[in-house]
Amino acid sequence: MKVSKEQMAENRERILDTAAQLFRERGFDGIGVADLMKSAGLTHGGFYGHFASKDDLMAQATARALARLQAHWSDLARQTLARDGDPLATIETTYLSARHRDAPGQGCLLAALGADAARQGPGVRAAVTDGVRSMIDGLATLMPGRSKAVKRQRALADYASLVGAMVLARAVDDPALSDEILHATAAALRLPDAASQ
Amino acid sequence: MKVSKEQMAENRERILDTAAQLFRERGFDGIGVADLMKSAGLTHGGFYGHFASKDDLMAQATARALARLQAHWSDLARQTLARDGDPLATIETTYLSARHRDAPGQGCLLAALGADAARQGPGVRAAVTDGVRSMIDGLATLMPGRSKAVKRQRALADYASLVGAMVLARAVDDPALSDEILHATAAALRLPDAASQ
DNA sequence: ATTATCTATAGATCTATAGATAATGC
DNA sequence: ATTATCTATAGATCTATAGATAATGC
Repeated sequence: MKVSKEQMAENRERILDTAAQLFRERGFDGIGVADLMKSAGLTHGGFYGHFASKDDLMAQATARALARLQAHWSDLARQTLARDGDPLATIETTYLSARHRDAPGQGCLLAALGADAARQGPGVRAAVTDGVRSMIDGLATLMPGRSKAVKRQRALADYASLVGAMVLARAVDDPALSDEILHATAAALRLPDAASQ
Repeated sequence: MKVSKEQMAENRERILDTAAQLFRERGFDGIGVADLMKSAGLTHGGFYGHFASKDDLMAQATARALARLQAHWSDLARQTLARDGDPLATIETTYLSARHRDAPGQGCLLAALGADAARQGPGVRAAVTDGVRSMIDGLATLMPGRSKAVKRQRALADYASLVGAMVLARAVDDPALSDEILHATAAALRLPDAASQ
Protein backbone atom coordinates (compact mmCIF):
# COMPACT_ATOMS: atom_id res chain seq x y z
CA MET A 1 0.00 0.00 0.00
CA LYS A 2 2.97 2.29 0.37
CA VAL A 3 3.55 4.80 -2.45
CA SER A 4 6.63 6.72 -3.55
CA LYS A 5 7.63 10.04 -2.00
CA GLU A 6 6.48 11.92 -5.08
CA GLN A 7 3.19 10.02 -5.12
CA MET A 8 2.68 10.88 -1.45
CA ALA A 9 3.36 14.56 -2.13
CA GLU A 10 0.87 14.40 -5.00
CA ASN A 11 -1.70 12.76 -2.73
CA ARG A 12 -1.27 15.52 -0.19
CA GLU A 13 -1.78 18.17 -2.87
CA ARG A 14 -4.87 16.39 -4.09
CA ILE A 15 -6.32 16.24 -0.57
CA LEU A 16 -5.69 19.97 -0.16
CA ASP A 17 -7.24 20.92 -3.50
CA THR A 18 -10.22 18.62 -2.91
CA ALA A 19 -10.72 20.12 0.54
CA ALA A 20 -10.43 23.69 -0.74
CA GLN A 21 -13.21 22.93 -3.22
CA LEU A 22 -15.53 20.84 -1.01
CA PHE A 23 -15.30 23.18 1.98
CA ARG A 24 -16.36 26.09 -0.25
CA GLU A 25 -19.17 24.04 -1.76
CA ARG A 26 -20.55 22.45 1.42
CA GLY A 27 -19.13 24.44 4.35
CA PHE A 28 -16.46 23.34 6.82
CA ASP A 29 -18.98 21.11 8.61
CA GLY A 30 -20.61 19.92 5.40
CA ILE A 31 -17.88 17.43 4.49
CA GLY A 32 -16.22 14.89 6.77
CA VAL A 33 -12.71 13.49 6.65
CA ALA A 34 -13.91 10.12 5.34
CA ASP A 35 -15.90 11.56 2.40
CA LEU A 36 -13.17 14.03 1.65
CA MET A 37 -10.53 11.31 1.41
CA LYS A 38 -12.86 9.22 -0.71
CA SER A 39 -13.24 12.20 -3.09
CA ALA A 40 -9.45 12.38 -3.25
CA GLY A 41 -9.33 8.64 -4.01
CA LEU A 42 -7.97 7.53 -0.64
CA THR A 43 -9.33 5.94 2.53
CA HIS A 44 -9.96 8.04 5.59
CA GLY A 45 -7.39 6.35 7.84
CA GLY A 46 -4.55 7.73 5.75
CA PHE A 47 -5.61 11.30 6.35
CA TYR A 48 -3.71 11.71 9.62
CA GLY A 49 -0.43 10.89 7.95
CA HIS A 50 -0.82 14.10 5.95
CA PHE A 51 -2.50 16.47 8.41
CA ALA A 52 -2.52 16.79 12.18
CA SER A 53 -6.29 17.25 12.36
CA LYS A 54 -9.29 18.40 10.36
CA ASP A 55 -8.68 21.86 11.78
CA ASP A 56 -5.14 21.80 10.40
CA LEU A 57 -6.52 20.89 6.97
CA MET A 58 -9.16 23.62 7.19
CA ALA A 59 -6.51 26.26 7.82
CA GLN A 60 -4.27 25.02 5.00
CA ALA A 61 -7.15 24.64 2.55
CA THR A 62 -8.29 28.17 3.41
CA ALA A 63 -4.83 29.55 2.69
CA ARG A 64 -4.70 27.63 -0.57
CA ALA A 65 -8.11 28.79 -1.79
CA LEU A 66 -7.21 32.41 -1.11
CA ALA A 67 -3.79 32.11 -2.73
CA ARG A 68 -5.36 30.61 -5.85
CA LEU A 69 -7.96 33.40 -6.10
CA GLN A 70 -5.24 36.01 -5.80
CA ALA A 71 -3.21 34.26 -8.50
CA HIS A 72 -6.35 34.23 -10.66
CA TRP A 73 -6.78 37.99 -10.16
CA SER A 74 -3.13 38.59 -11.07
CA ASP A 75 -3.59 36.57 -14.26
CA LEU A 76 -6.74 38.50 -15.15
CA ALA A 77 -4.99 41.83 -14.52
CA ARG A 78 -1.96 40.88 -16.62
CA GLN A 79 -4.09 39.62 -19.51
CA THR A 80 -6.30 42.71 -19.44
CA LEU A 81 -3.35 45.09 -19.37
CA ALA A 82 -1.91 43.23 -22.38
CA ARG A 83 -4.96 44.24 -24.42
CA ASP A 84 -5.06 47.78 -22.96
CA GLY A 85 -8.15 47.03 -20.89
CA ASP A 86 -9.08 48.06 -17.35
CA PRO A 87 -7.79 45.32 -15.04
CA LEU A 88 -9.91 46.42 -12.06
CA ALA A 89 -13.10 46.35 -14.14
CA THR A 90 -12.21 42.88 -15.43
CA ILE A 91 -11.71 41.52 -11.91
CA GLU A 92 -14.94 43.09 -10.66
CA THR A 93 -16.96 41.92 -13.65
CA THR A 94 -15.61 38.39 -13.38
CA TYR A 95 -16.32 38.36 -9.66
CA LEU A 96 -19.92 39.52 -10.16
CA SER A 97 -20.65 36.98 -12.90
CA ALA A 98 -23.29 34.22 -12.80
CA ARG A 99 -20.44 31.80 -13.51
CA HIS A 100 -18.74 32.73 -10.24
CA ARG A 101 -22.03 32.57 -8.34
CA ASP A 102 -22.76 29.09 -9.67
CA ALA A 103 -19.31 27.65 -8.93
CA PRO A 104 -18.63 28.41 -5.26
CA GLY A 105 -16.12 25.56 -5.10
CA GLN A 106 -13.76 27.46 -7.42
CA GLY A 107 -14.60 30.97 -6.23
CA CYS A 108 -13.90 33.51 -3.53
CA LEU A 109 -13.46 31.86 -0.13
CA LEU A 110 -14.81 34.87 1.74
CA ALA A 111 -18.10 34.75 -0.15
CA ALA A 112 -18.42 30.99 0.37
CA LEU A 113 -17.04 30.60 3.90
CA GLY A 114 -16.52 34.09 5.33
CA ALA A 115 -19.17 33.90 8.05
CA ASP A 116 -18.21 30.30 8.76
CA ALA A 117 -14.51 31.23 9.01
CA ALA A 118 -15.31 33.87 11.63
CA ARG A 119 -16.43 31.04 13.93
CA GLN A 120 -13.34 28.87 13.41
CA GLY A 121 -10.10 28.50 15.34
CA PRO A 122 -6.94 30.61 15.16
CA GLY A 123 -5.43 28.72 12.20
CA VAL A 124 -8.34 29.41 9.87
CA ARG A 125 -8.70 33.00 11.12
CA ALA A 126 -5.01 33.71 10.51
CA ALA A 127 -5.18 32.25 6.99
CA VAL A 128 -8.25 34.36 6.21
CA THR A 129 -6.66 37.52 7.56
CA ASP A 130 -3.50 36.97 5.51
CA GLY A 131 -5.56 36.30 2.41
CA VAL A 132 -7.78 39.35 2.85
CA ARG A 133 -4.73 41.54 3.40
CA SER A 134 -3.06 40.48 0.16
CA MET A 135 -6.26 40.75 -1.80
CA ILE A 136 -6.83 44.28 -0.52
CA ASP A 137 -3.22 45.17 -1.35
CA GLY A 138 -3.67 43.77 -4.83
CA LEU A 139 -6.91 45.66 -5.41
CA ALA A 140 -5.42 48.90 -4.02
CA THR A 141 -2.67 48.95 -6.66
CA LEU A 142 -5.35 48.86 -9.36
CA MET A 143 -7.66 51.40 -7.73
CA PRO A 144 -7.88 55.02 -8.95
CA GLY A 145 -7.28 57.70 -6.30
CA ARG A 146 -5.06 60.60 -5.40
CA SER A 147 -3.26 58.93 -2.49
CA LYS A 148 -2.34 55.48 -1.20
CA ALA A 149 -4.85 55.98 1.64
CA VAL A 150 -7.69 56.74 -0.77
CA LYS A 151 -6.81 53.74 -2.95
CA ARG A 152 -6.72 51.47 0.07
CA GLN A 153 -10.01 52.76 1.42
CA ARG A 154 -11.64 52.21 -1.94
CA ALA A 155 -10.14 48.72 -2.23
CA LEU A 156 -11.61 47.76 1.16
CA ALA A 157 -15.07 49.09 0.34
CA ASP A 158 -14.90 47.54 -3.12
CA TYR A 159 -14.06 44.09 -1.87
CA ALA A 160 -16.83 44.34 0.72
CA SER A 161 -19.33 45.12 -2.06
CA LEU A 162 -18.19 42.15 -4.10
CA VAL A 163 -18.34 39.70 -1.20
CA GLY A 164 -21.74 40.93 -0.02
CA ALA A 165 -23.24 40.81 -3.49
CA MET A 166 -22.09 37.21 -3.92
CA VAL A 167 -23.37 36.14 -0.49
CA LEU A 168 -26.78 37.65 -1.24
CA ALA A 169 -26.92 36.37 -4.81
CA ARG A 170 -26.25 32.83 -3.59
CA ALA A 171 -28.59 33.00 -0.59
CA VAL A 172 -31.81 33.90 -2.42
CA ASP A 173 -33.65 31.16 -4.29
CA ASP A 174 -35.08 33.39 -7.04
CA PRO A 175 -32.74 33.52 -10.05
CA ALA A 176 -34.16 36.87 -11.21
CA LEU A 177 -33.53 38.52 -7.85
CA SER A 178 -30.09 36.92 -7.72
CA ASP A 179 -29.17 38.36 -11.12
CA GLU A 180 -30.60 41.72 -10.08
CA ILE A 181 -28.30 41.83 -7.04
CA LEU A 182 -25.23 41.15 -9.18
CA HIS A 183 -26.23 43.72 -11.83
CA ALA A 184 -27.10 46.40 -9.27
CA THR A 185 -23.72 45.99 -7.59
CA ALA A 186 -21.94 46.10 -10.95
CA ALA A 187 -23.84 49.29 -11.79
CA ALA A 188 -22.92 50.85 -8.44
CA LEU A 189 -19.26 50.09 -9.24
CA ARG A 190 -19.82 51.75 -12.65
CA LEU A 191 -18.86 48.66 -14.59
CA PRO A 192 -19.49 49.33 -18.28
CA ASP A 193 -20.94 45.97 -19.31
CA ALA A 194 -23.00 45.35 -16.21
CA ALA A 195 -26.11 44.51 -18.20
CA SER A 196 -24.36 41.93 -20.37
CA GLN A 197 -23.28 39.70 -17.48
CA MET B 1 -44.69 17.75 33.47
CA LYS B 2 -47.51 19.13 31.37
CA VAL B 3 -47.77 22.94 31.22
CA SER B 4 -50.64 25.27 30.32
CA LYS B 5 -51.48 26.23 26.76
CA GLU B 6 -50.09 29.71 27.31
CA GLN B 7 -46.94 28.31 28.89
CA MET B 8 -46.50 26.00 25.93
CA ALA B 9 -46.87 28.89 23.48
CA GLU B 10 -44.30 30.82 25.51
CA ASN B 11 -41.95 27.85 25.42
CA ARG B 12 -42.27 27.68 21.67
CA GLU B 13 -41.48 31.38 21.33
CA ARG B 14 -38.46 30.97 23.59
CA ILE B 15 -37.17 28.05 21.52
CA LEU B 16 -37.54 30.14 18.36
CA ASP B 17 -35.80 33.20 19.81
CA THR B 18 -33.03 31.08 21.31
CA ALA B 19 -32.54 29.33 17.97
CA ALA B 20 -32.53 32.60 16.04
CA GLN B 21 -29.73 33.82 18.28
CA LEU B 22 -27.65 30.63 18.57
CA PHE B 23 -27.81 29.83 14.84
CA ARG B 24 -26.46 33.30 14.07
CA GLU B 25 -23.75 32.95 16.71
CA ARG B 26 -22.61 29.40 15.96
CA GLY B 27 -23.98 28.51 12.52
CA PHE B 28 -26.80 26.10 11.69
CA ASP B 29 -24.53 23.12 12.36
CA GLY B 30 -22.88 24.71 15.39
CA ILE B 31 -25.74 24.05 17.78
CA GLY B 32 -27.66 20.80 18.25
CA VAL B 33 -31.26 20.26 19.26
CA ALA B 34 -30.28 19.06 22.76
CA ASP B 35 -28.07 22.09 23.58
CA LEU B 36 -30.60 24.44 22.05
CA MET B 37 -33.42 23.08 24.20
CA LYS B 38 -31.16 23.25 27.24
CA SER B 39 -30.49 26.94 26.47
CA ALA B 40 -34.25 27.44 26.32
CA GLY B 41 -34.61 25.68 29.68
CA LEU B 42 -36.17 22.47 28.33
CA THR B 43 -35.04 18.91 27.59
CA HIS B 44 -34.38 17.83 24.05
CA GLY B 45 -37.13 15.23 23.85
CA GLY B 46 -39.77 17.93 24.01
CA PHE B 47 -38.49 19.64 20.90
CA TYR B 48 -40.46 17.52 18.45
CA GLY B 49 -43.73 18.54 20.03
CA HIS B 50 -43.03 22.07 18.81
CA PHE B 51 -41.28 21.57 15.48
CA ALA B 52 -41.36 18.86 12.84
CA SER B 53 -37.57 18.74 12.50
CA LYS B 54 -34.44 20.78 13.00
CA ASP B 55 -34.85 21.91 9.40
CA ASP B 56 -38.33 23.21 10.20
CA LEU B 57 -36.91 25.17 13.15
CA MET B 58 -34.09 26.54 10.98
CA ALA B 59 -36.55 27.92 8.46
CA GLN B 60 -38.78 29.49 11.12
CA ALA B 61 -35.84 30.91 13.09
CA THR B 62 -34.48 32.39 9.86
CA ALA B 63 -37.79 34.10 9.13
CA ARG B 64 -37.95 35.40 12.70
CA ALA B 65 -34.42 36.82 12.70
CA LEU B 66 -35.07 38.64 9.44
CA ALA B 67 -38.45 39.98 10.59
CA ARG B 68 -36.86 41.30 13.78
CA LEU B 69 -34.07 43.06 11.89
CA GLN B 70 -36.59 44.71 9.59
CA ALA B 71 -38.65 45.83 12.59
CA HIS B 72 -35.45 47.23 14.09
CA TRP B 73 -34.76 49.18 10.92
CA SER B 74 -38.31 50.56 10.90
CA ASP B 75 -37.88 51.70 14.51
CA LEU B 76 -34.56 53.35 13.67
CA ALA B 77 -36.08 55.12 10.67
CA ARG B 78 -39.10 56.37 12.62
CA GLN B 79 -36.97 57.63 15.50
CA THR B 80 -34.52 59.34 13.16
CA LEU B 81 -37.29 61.05 11.21
CA ALA B 82 -38.76 62.29 14.49
CA ARG B 83 -35.56 64.26 15.11
CA ASP B 84 -35.24 65.37 11.47
CA GLY B 85 -32.29 63.06 10.84
CA ASP B 86 -31.40 60.94 7.84
CA PRO B 87 -32.99 57.51 8.40
CA LEU B 88 -30.91 55.76 5.74
CA ALA B 89 -27.67 57.08 7.24
CA THR B 90 -28.78 55.93 10.70
CA ILE B 91 -29.49 52.41 9.49
CA GLU B 92 -26.21 52.19 7.59
CA THR B 93 -24.17 53.61 10.46
CA THR B 94 -25.79 51.25 12.96
CA TYR B 95 -25.21 48.33 10.64
CA LEU B 96 -21.53 49.16 10.19
CA SER B 97 -20.90 49.61 13.92
CA ALA B 98 -18.48 47.59 16.07
CA ARG B 99 -21.48 46.82 18.29
CA HIS B 100 -23.21 45.02 15.42
CA ARG B 101 -20.01 43.21 14.44
CA ASP B 102 -19.50 41.96 18.00
CA ALA B 103 -23.08 40.75 18.50
CA PRO B 104 -23.85 38.46 15.55
CA GLY B 105 -26.57 36.72 17.57
CA GLN B 106 -28.68 39.89 17.49
CA GLY B 107 -27.62 41.13 14.06
CA CYS B 108 -28.24 40.72 10.36
CA LEU B 109 -28.90 37.09 9.45
CA LEU B 110 -27.41 37.45 5.99
CA ALA B 111 -24.07 38.57 7.40
CA ALA B 112 -24.05 35.77 9.98
CA LEU B 113 -25.58 32.92 7.98
CA GLY B 114 -25.87 34.07 4.37
CA ALA B 115 -23.36 31.66 2.88
CA ASP B 116 -24.63 28.88 5.14
CA ALA B 117 -28.23 29.57 4.13
CA ALA B 118 -27.33 29.17 0.47
CA ARG B 119 -26.51 25.52 1.21
CA GLN B 120 -29.73 24.78 3.11
CA GLY B 121 -33.06 23.30 2.04
CA PRO B 122 -36.05 25.03 0.43
CA GLY B 123 -37.59 26.23 3.73
CA VAL B 124 -34.56 28.23 4.79
CA ARG B 125 -33.97 29.49 1.25
CA ALA B 126 -37.57 30.72 0.95
CA ALA B 127 -37.39 32.49 4.33
CA VAL B 128 -34.14 34.18 3.31
CA THR B 129 -35.53 35.26 -0.03
CA ASP B 130 -38.65 36.75 1.56
CA GLY B 131 -36.54 38.55 4.14
CA VAL B 132 -34.11 39.97 1.59
CA ARG B 133 -37.00 41.17 -0.56
CA SER B 134 -38.64 43.13 2.27
CA MET B 135 -35.36 44.56 3.43
CA ILE B 136 -34.56 45.75 -0.08
CA ASP B 137 -38.05 47.24 -0.38
CA GLY B 138 -37.59 49.01 2.94
CA LEU B 139 -34.20 50.41 1.96
CA ALA B 140 -35.48 51.50 -1.46
CA THR B 141 -38.12 53.78 0.08
CA LEU B 142 -35.35 55.59 1.98
CA MET B 143 -32.92 55.76 -0.93
CA PRO B 144 -32.37 58.98 -2.94
CA GLY B 145 -32.89 58.69 -6.70
CA ARG B 146 -34.91 60.02 -9.59
CA SER B 147 -36.91 56.85 -10.23
CA LYS B 148 -38.11 53.75 -8.43
CA ALA B 149 -35.71 51.71 -10.54
CA VAL B 150 -32.72 53.81 -9.47
CA LYS B 151 -33.76 53.65 -5.82
CA ARG B 152 -34.13 49.91 -5.99
CA GLN B 153 -30.80 49.42 -7.73
CA ARG B 154 -29.10 51.54 -5.10
CA ALA B 155 -30.84 49.66 -2.29
CA LEU B 156 -29.59 46.35 -3.66
CA ALA B 157 -26.00 47.56 -4.02
CA ASP B 158 -26.17 49.23 -0.63
CA TYR B 159 -27.32 46.14 1.17
CA ALA B 160 -24.63 44.10 -0.57
CA SER B 161 -21.99 46.55 0.69
CA LEU B 162 -23.27 46.32 4.25
CA VAL B 163 -23.41 42.52 4.28
CA GLY B 164 -19.97 42.13 2.70
CA ALA B 165 -18.35 44.61 5.06
CA MET B 166 -19.77 42.74 8.07
CA VAL B 167 -18.69 39.33 6.74
CA LEU B 168 -15.15 40.61 6.17
CA ALA B 169 -14.98 42.53 9.46
CA ARG B 170 -15.96 39.39 11.36
CA ALA B 171 -13.73 37.02 9.41
CA VAL B 172 -10.38 38.76 9.99
CA ASP B 173 -8.70 38.31 13.36
CA ASP B 174 -7.00 41.72 13.46
CA PRO B 175 -9.23 44.33 15.19
CA ALA B 176 -7.51 47.22 13.42
CA LEU B 177 -8.13 45.72 9.98
CA SER B 178 -11.69 44.88 11.00
CA ASP B 179 -12.37 48.49 12.04
CA GLU B 180 -10.73 49.70 8.85
CA ILE B 181 -13.11 47.61 6.73
CA LEU B 182 -16.15 49.06 8.50
CA HIS B 183 -14.87 52.64 8.26
CA ALA B 184 -13.89 52.33 4.61
CA THR B 185 -17.34 51.02 3.72
CA ALA B 186 -19.00 53.80 5.71
CA ALA B 187 -16.82 56.32 3.87
CA ALA B 188 -17.75 54.82 0.50
CA LEU B 189 -21.41 55.22 1.46
CA ARG B 190 -20.61 58.85 2.37
CA LEU B 191 -21.73 58.45 5.95
CA PRO B 192 -20.91 61.66 7.83
CA ASP B 193 -19.71 60.17 11.12
CA ALA B 194 -17.82 57.23 9.71
CA ALA B 195 -14.74 57.96 11.80
CA SER B 196 -16.64 58.19 15.07
CA GLN B 197 -18.03 54.67 14.96
C1' DA C 1 13.89 -1.83 7.30
C1' DT C 2 11.00 1.82 6.71
C1' DT C 3 6.65 3.86 6.06
C1' DA C 4 2.30 5.35 3.29
C1' DT C 5 -1.95 3.56 3.18
C1' DC C 6 -5.73 0.53 4.56
C1' DT C 7 -9.04 -1.92 7.72
C1' DA C 8 -11.35 -1.80 11.87
C1' DT C 9 -12.93 0.44 15.73
C1' DA C 10 -13.25 3.50 19.93
C1' DG C 11 -15.61 7.27 21.79
C1' DA C 12 -18.28 11.23 21.14
C1' DT C 13 -22.17 13.57 19.17
C1' DC C 14 -26.33 14.29 16.52
C1' DT C 15 -31.34 13.79 14.95
C1' DA C 16 -35.36 11.57 15.90
C1' DT C 17 -38.54 8.43 18.35
C1' DA C 18 -40.87 5.53 22.01
C1' DG C 19 -42.82 5.18 26.23
C1' DA C 20 -43.31 7.14 31.02
C1' DT C 21 -44.73 10.95 33.86
C1' DA C 22 -47.52 14.44 35.73
C1' DA C 23 -50.16 18.65 35.25
C1' DT C 24 -53.95 20.81 32.64
C1' DG C 25 -58.63 21.38 31.40
C1' DC C 26 -63.05 19.33 30.11
C1' DA D 1 -58.88 12.02 29.68
C1' DT D 2 -55.71 14.59 27.35
C1' DT D 3 -51.24 16.07 26.37
C1' DA D 4 -46.69 18.82 27.15
C1' DT D 5 -42.58 17.46 28.75
C1' DC D 6 -39.11 14.18 30.35
C1' DT D 7 -36.09 9.96 30.33
C1' DA D 8 -33.91 6.69 27.65
C1' DT D 9 -32.32 5.00 23.53
C1' DA D 10 -31.91 3.67 18.51
C1' DG D 11 -29.35 4.46 14.52
C1' DA D 12 -26.38 7.28 11.98
C1' DT D 13 -22.25 10.00 11.55
C1' DC D 14 -17.94 12.17 12.82
C1' DT D 15 -12.94 12.71 14.40
C1' DA D 16 -9.13 10.28 15.64
C1' DT D 17 -6.28 6.16 16.60
C1' DA D 18 -4.30 1.34 16.60
C1' DG D 19 -2.52 -2.25 14.25
C1' DA D 20 -2.04 -4.75 9.70
C1' DT D 21 -0.46 -4.66 5.01
C1' DA D 22 2.52 -4.13 1.23
C1' DA D 23 5.46 -1.23 -1.62
C1' DT D 24 9.50 1.88 -1.49
C1' DG D 25 14.26 2.82 -0.99
C1' DC D 26 18.49 2.13 1.57
